[in-house]
Amino acid sequence: MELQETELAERLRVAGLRPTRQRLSLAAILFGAGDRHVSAESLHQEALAARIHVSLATVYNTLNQFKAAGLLREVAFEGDRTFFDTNTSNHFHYYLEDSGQLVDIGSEDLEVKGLPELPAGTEIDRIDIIVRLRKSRS
Amino acid sequence: MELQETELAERLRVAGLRPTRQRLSLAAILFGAGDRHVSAESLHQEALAARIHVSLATVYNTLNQFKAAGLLREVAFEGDRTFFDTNTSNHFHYYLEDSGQLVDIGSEDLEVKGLPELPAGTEIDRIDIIVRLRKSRS
DNA sequence: TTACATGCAAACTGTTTGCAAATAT
DNA sequence: ATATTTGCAAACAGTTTGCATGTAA
Repeated sequence: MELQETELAERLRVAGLRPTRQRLSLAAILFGAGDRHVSAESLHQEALAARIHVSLATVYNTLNQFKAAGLLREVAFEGDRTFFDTNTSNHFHYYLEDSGQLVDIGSEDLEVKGLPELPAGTEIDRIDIIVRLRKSRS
Repeated sequence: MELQETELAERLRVAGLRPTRQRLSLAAILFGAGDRHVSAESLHQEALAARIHVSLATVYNTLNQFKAAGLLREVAFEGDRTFFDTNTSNHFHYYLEDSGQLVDIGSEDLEVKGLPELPAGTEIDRIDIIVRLRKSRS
């Protein structure tokens, strides 16, 4: 599923974002190969490694713009850095405590049972689930 | 369920923490009245309002020590501030998007169904669930 | 040619830390 | 008396922002 540059550019335009060189490059990294979980720092590193010149500030701005445009999702997570997920559909995560990695749970039919009645006048926006895994003690 | 100062002091001692004036005061606020969700800042404000002199740094240190001692639990949450929960048992949260409030889900029998096999060599440390609620559009 | 995007450095926010003074044991 | 805790200010990490320069339309 290689993405054409024109296709990426179109996606950005639809989102109201000019397809600039840096936005296209970041979009290519993010959307070019399956679901990704990135922090601003990790994406910046990845861009540098690919010899793409982008400033960290632009990475931050871009991630926030992509998020606002619905191209990315921020992952609820305690910790110092913010993670963004290219999978914007409703799904859940493993958090590997040893490595600090965030991984999609590969199951469509995960569900929450036994939710009591919601407070009056409210509805569910979405449900975030993080299953925290540690090395099993043997 | 008023807590005696001696009882609080005992709890701290058991946790290996000297029952100092500021730790006792903060413990009284935290454990004196049901389950609480606080940030360092909010707890500091509350202490000041009660004319208790504690520095913000001490509030941070105290919250981390209480957490390390198992008296508090940190809540996984995307956002700038860290929240601590006086309810250390396994339970889940509503997040009220309008008010920014975090509320315990009042159900013991909430459960997650359909979790696939875990990655090899890992086990569940715990599961965090945040049900994000918004005002229902009428 | 005009509005928008970028890069840099400076600002900001939440949190942690070093150290001298204060306190608990 | 001794080890621990506190408060303050300085340090820190992640993130945002102001502004001059560069770029897309």
